[in-house]
Formats: sequence, C-alpha cells, structure tokens
Amino acid sequence: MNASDNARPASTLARAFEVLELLSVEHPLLRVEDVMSRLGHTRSTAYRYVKELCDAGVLAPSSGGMYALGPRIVELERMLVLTDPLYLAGRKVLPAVREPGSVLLLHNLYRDKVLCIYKEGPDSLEYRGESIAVRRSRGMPFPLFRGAASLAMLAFFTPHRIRQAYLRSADEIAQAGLGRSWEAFRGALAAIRRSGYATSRSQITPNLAGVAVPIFLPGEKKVIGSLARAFPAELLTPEMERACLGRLSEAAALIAEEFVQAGHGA
Amino acid sequence: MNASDNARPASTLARAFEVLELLSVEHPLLRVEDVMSRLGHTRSTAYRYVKELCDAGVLAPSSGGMYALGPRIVELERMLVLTDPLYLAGRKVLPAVREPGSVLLLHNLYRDKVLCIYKEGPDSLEYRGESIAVRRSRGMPFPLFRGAASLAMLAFFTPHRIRQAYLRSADEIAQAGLGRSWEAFRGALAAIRRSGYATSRSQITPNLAGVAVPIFLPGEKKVIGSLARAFPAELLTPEMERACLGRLSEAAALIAEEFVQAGHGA
DNA sequence: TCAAACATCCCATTATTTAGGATTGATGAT
DNA sequence: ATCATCAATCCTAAATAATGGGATGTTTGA
Repeated sequence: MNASDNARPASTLARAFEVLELLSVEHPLLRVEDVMSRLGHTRSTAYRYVKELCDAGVLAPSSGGMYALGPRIVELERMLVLTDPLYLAGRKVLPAVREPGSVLLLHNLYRDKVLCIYKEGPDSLEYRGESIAVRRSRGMPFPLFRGAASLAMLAFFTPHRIRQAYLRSADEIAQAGLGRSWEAFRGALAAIRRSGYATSRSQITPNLAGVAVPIFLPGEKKVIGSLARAFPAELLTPEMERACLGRLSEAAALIAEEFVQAGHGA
Repeated sequence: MNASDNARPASTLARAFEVLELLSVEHPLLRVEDVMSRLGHTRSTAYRYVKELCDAGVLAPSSGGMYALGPRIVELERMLVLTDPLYLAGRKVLPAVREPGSVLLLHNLYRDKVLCIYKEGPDSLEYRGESIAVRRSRGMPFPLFRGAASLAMLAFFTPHRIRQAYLRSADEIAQAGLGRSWEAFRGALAAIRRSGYATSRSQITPNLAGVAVPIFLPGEKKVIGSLARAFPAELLTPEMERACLGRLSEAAALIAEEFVQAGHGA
C-alpha cells in the first residue's frame, strides 16, 4: 500500500537502531555481513555501526565474529522494573485481585504495537483436562489489531489516531476481522467504547480467549494501558464476560490510582 | 588523572546515548531542559535526540514534558533472557548445585564494569539472628575493582588489558585496597590467578563477604564471567573459602559447558 | 611460521547534524 | 470561549560528522 516502504531512515541514529532489528529470539546472533547485506551498508559503515552500538553496550561481541545483544539492555530493564509506574502498579494490585487459577495480563502501548509488561498467574490454563499455554509474558510484542488487550486500547485512541491507523493498516485490519471498510472498522471500535471492554477468541493462540478493559488516568482521558484476563475459549460465554467485567474494571481503577502515586515518586 | 575528561563524544550515536545516562533508578524521569543543561545541547538538538530515542522506543514520553525509558528495552531484555548463553547456563546449573540457605551470583563483563546477571537463592542471609540483605540482582552494575565477583574476572584479563585498566584507574584501584603501585596491583592479581579464586569482605555491602571463581570457556583462555557465593562476613574463614572453592569451580565448569551448547543454538 | 578471518584506519567527498528563532500545538485557568 | 503558558516541531545556512573503498593492523588457529 505504501509507496516508499524500504526508504532509508533519515537519521543516523535511526539507521543504527535498524541493526538491532536484525536480531530476534530465533536469530540472536548477527554477523557484520548481515548488516551489510540486509541493510545495504558498506563494510566500513557496517563495522562502524556495530562498534558504536557495542560502545553503547546495547550490542556485544560474541564468538567467531558474531554479535549479540549487550549488557546495557539488562541494566536499563532493571531501572524500568524498579521505576515504571504501570508495571509497579500492576505488581502491587494484581496479585491481590486475581482469582485462583486465572491469568491476568497487563499491557502497554508501544508506538503502533502492544507490549505485554506483566503477567499474574500460572503459565497455562486447565480446561477439561487439557492444558492451554498462555504464551504472553513481559516483553512480548503484539499487533495492535489482534487480541482483546490490544483492542481495548485501540478503541480509545483519539479519532485522529484511529483514522491514521486505519489508513496505514487497512489490510491488516481486514485480516484481523475488524471490518473491510472504514465504516465497519469505526463501528467495531465504537461498539467496544460503548461496552467499555473488548473480547477476542483464538486470535493469537488457538483455544484461548480474552476479555480486556482499558486503563485510564484517573482524570479520565488518556489510555495508559490495558488489563486483560485469559480464558479457555469455550468458557468465555457472554455471561462470563459480564461477570468478569466488574472485577477487571475495579482492578483497572486501582492500577490507575497506583500509577499516579508511583509516577509522582520522582 | 585524565586530561580530556568531559570531551564531547565523537559520534552522534554516542551523544544520543548520553541522554540515557541521565536516567537512574533515583531519577527515572528527565526533562528536555536536563538534556540541554547537563549535556550542553541547544533546544533543537535536545528535542531531536529525545524524539529519535522515542522513535527507537528506548525512551518514551511520560506526563508533563517528562521522558522515561521506553518499551523497546523490555522487548530486548526478553530476547536476552531467552537467548543469552551465560544466563541460560546459570539458570540451568545453579539451582541444582546451590546449597540450601546460600546465595550464588553470576556476573558478566560490561566494558570496564561488571554486571550481575543472575541470582540463585534468597534475598538475604541469616546470621546470628540478624538478616543481611544481598542487594545484588540481575541488572545491577558494579565497579571492576571491588567485590570478589569483579576481581575473579579482572585477574584473568590479558596482561595488556590489566595494564590499561591500571593506567586509567590507578586512584580507584588504590582506594579499593588493591595496591598503591603498579607492582602491588600486579602482585594482588597474580595472587588471585595462583589461587584460582578471589575473595572480598564488606567491599560493597557491610558484613557481607564473597568468594568468586572465573568462568572460562572449556578451551581455557577467555573469561566469560564469574560465579560468586555470598557469605556473612564473619562466617568466611580461610577453611570455609577452601571448602567452598571446590563446589564453585565445579559449578563454573558446568556453566561453561552449558554455555557452549547454548551458544551454538543459533 | 604462515594464512585466513576479523576489525580498524585513512581521507576526500557528501550528506547530515546543528543552532536559533519563528511557528504550531496542547493544556488549563479565567 | 479566549487567552496565557508550556511543550514540541519546523525552518535555514553554516558547521560538522558520516560515508565508502581500499590499505593496514590484529587475532586465531594450523
């Protein structure tokens, strides 16, 4: 859809950060050759980027000319764990409000992605003797258009930003079943806003469903995240949705309250 | 000692990363004003750095013109937890070899700092009814010249790198009690190499002592980290040191073995 | 000792960053 | 609503740093 798709990022910093995008859980090591071929840099430039990222500590030489993520990441993540108001609020509130056997998930916005930042509960749900793994955990990114946790935030974007998102990702939105037209999409989100919560079934993991509510700052207005509960898909009846909603909303309000307090800590 | 201390870093990437250095656990928020005043940038430049770091996801706007660390950090740290061979090796080996009530710590090199990357055991040690907190945990950085975990790595640097470290940090080394001269420092490290392990007492936390061994790649040679055990200072007698050493060395060898396997995983 | 792979250095050319002020955009109080 | 205040972006010529291509060091392992 977009004409200029693989255009060079404008700034040096952005180009350097592209190097980190080459890494993934499946391929945690990279060679300078990769930087050259995949990003179209010359040898000198590739080595310079890699060196500077190493100097910054976000990349580190491994063995045999390979590079991996560096220790600065670990240091920074520790700061985040000790200071991020949303994470701290979740950590404080969720253990107390969680019902035994259930799984609660806290999510964050991340440009046009959604990031899971906290999971409270077991790593799998039991249903009829089967065990369904809840793969989400801190640090996992998700698409903005799939899953209850994402929709609960998306629906409360400003109208302008919703429009932007549609224009950029109409095809992805259609694929996710959110509507094949702007009208349909708009309608789907309006429905979420009216009911105050979002649901999804098997959108990301088969047999797994979710109910999610947005988390607002106490002064109503901006969404700072979403709180979701995971269910075995067959268990999530409309009655269950409503039963669950009250507790989730309460918890979301508590989190928002704690968020404000933690945020003032510095 | 160094003449040109607060010289401008050469590259824009390095300058941009300086912004992240302004953040700490105590001050997790920064204003653009801070970037201007503390790093000596103009308004435009400060805003541009902040914007580009936000675009990269390592910084994120908070409220009221403040900025905090961003979600990309969390995403990257997750990759590290799932792929870092040293961390994975520690996680696999240490729970099994740890004696009840003891605390084992795994450390990493990080340019000229040392980073704790894994703790196995309780958050505090009990001794004579008192509870001594072991503050180390994943992500905490430590100076290269203090603490057993650091010394166990430092001593096995190449002679050239040891010399470099001395030239750059003679004063810090003297303060840490590692010797007031090059000869003394060299001697202290030689002693550690001969015995194969390092100890420290109350160097970082009062009443806390440590014994640490380096972790070598199986093909002898490069240090990839260190394994330490924390003790109440009064408990760490010379006999205890020796008793502890065998177990630590064994564990270090196991970690090295696992490290190689994990490293080949990709 | 040598070869092979890995990494850095060099430097004229080119493209990006920079400063500084004007402009636009958000927020909140009156 | 309207204005005042702060936050953030936009604009330009001049200053500065990034770039590429090849030569040159540096490890590593036979």
